[in-house]
Amino acid sequence: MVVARTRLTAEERQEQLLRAALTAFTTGGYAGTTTDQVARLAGVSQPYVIRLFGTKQQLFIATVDHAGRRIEERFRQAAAEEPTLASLGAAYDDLLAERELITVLLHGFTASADPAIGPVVRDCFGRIYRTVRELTGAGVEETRQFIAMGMLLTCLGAMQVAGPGAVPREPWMTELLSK
Amino acid sequence: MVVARTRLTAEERQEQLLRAALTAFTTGGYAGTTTDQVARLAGVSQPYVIRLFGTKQQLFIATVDHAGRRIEERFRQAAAEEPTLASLGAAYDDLLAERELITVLLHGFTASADPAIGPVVRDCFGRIYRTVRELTGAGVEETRQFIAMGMLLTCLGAMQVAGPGAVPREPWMTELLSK
DNA sequence: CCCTGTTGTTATCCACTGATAACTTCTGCG
DNA sequence: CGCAGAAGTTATCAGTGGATAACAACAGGG
Repeated sequence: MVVARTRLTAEERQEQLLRAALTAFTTGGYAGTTTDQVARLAGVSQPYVIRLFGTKQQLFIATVDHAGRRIEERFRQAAAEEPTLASLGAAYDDLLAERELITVLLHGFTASADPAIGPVVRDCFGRIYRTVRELTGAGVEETRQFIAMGMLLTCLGAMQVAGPGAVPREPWMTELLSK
Repeated sequence: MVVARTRLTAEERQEQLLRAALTAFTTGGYAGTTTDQVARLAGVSQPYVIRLFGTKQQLFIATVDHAGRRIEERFRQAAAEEPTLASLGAAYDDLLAERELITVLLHGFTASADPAIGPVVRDCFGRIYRTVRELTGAGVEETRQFIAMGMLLTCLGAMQVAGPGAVPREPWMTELLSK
């Protein structure tokens, strides 16, 4: 994380904080991450984070929304090269390797019981689903299986079965990841 | 939750607390749930929960493990009637409707970054995968798709798109859940 | 140059939470 | 009975974490 000791506009600082929040929330989830961790990652004071986003909840919501949009964007880029599910699948593999965007979205799922967070998360997910269908022209059943496999890989990533920092593979892990 | 004001053996109380913990952790996840919430649900004092389980972490681990075993058990019951993926799928639908076992496992996924929790969660998941294969005799690819669909439904349940207490359905939700 | 608005900090608060210790109450058994 | 051990409580603490308020420092235009 860049610790540039420059003055930034509020907007620039918010963008930087969103990146820091992405990293922080990826590891600890909503409840398990402190606003101070985010602040330190960005090199600002904790109260300033609160001032710029109002509450920790709003910061999390902004982070999830941001992650959703960036995932969508990556799908669009992939579709620009080749508008197939296979192409989007490769893009998703990249996202999984980078971890943060995907993992934060997963943390959004588990925080959806919060009535302020749920709607935003559902919105993100719905947009992603629709984007996949529109970009590839795939049918409902095909798309559902695509998304389902994505959710499996997401969960495996979260439990460190796949992706960077993964645990040594046991037989069942190898089977599930064989292709 | 039963608030029987009886004295129980430590073992009985632990079982009761596991049930309470299942409910509590389902809603709030690991970091977002307090040991006091669990204690109140079971009608005992918070320090007693700690005494019986050592730490909140160990309580969560026991809860996840318990959930994993009960899920496995339900699959065995389903297979006893009919050892097919369709049969296990129906059992999974029931589990999703009941919410708790499945949701707690999902919260386990997102808490897997904790080095004490990760191994337990992976173990649960691995056992469930192997159980599905052994019970149904399904191939790797078939089983993977089965589990993948399970993860999708699990995530949809967490974000209240499916299951009890679900939000009004938007078009994309209907599509994803159509069969 | 100065002064106004914006960026950012420090100091501080209060509620909460997990954990410990010490004490109490119940129960079953000799 | 009476007492030993198990079940369970109350009191308490130390650390934390989100949020507020008041202050400081910097930039840019008149």
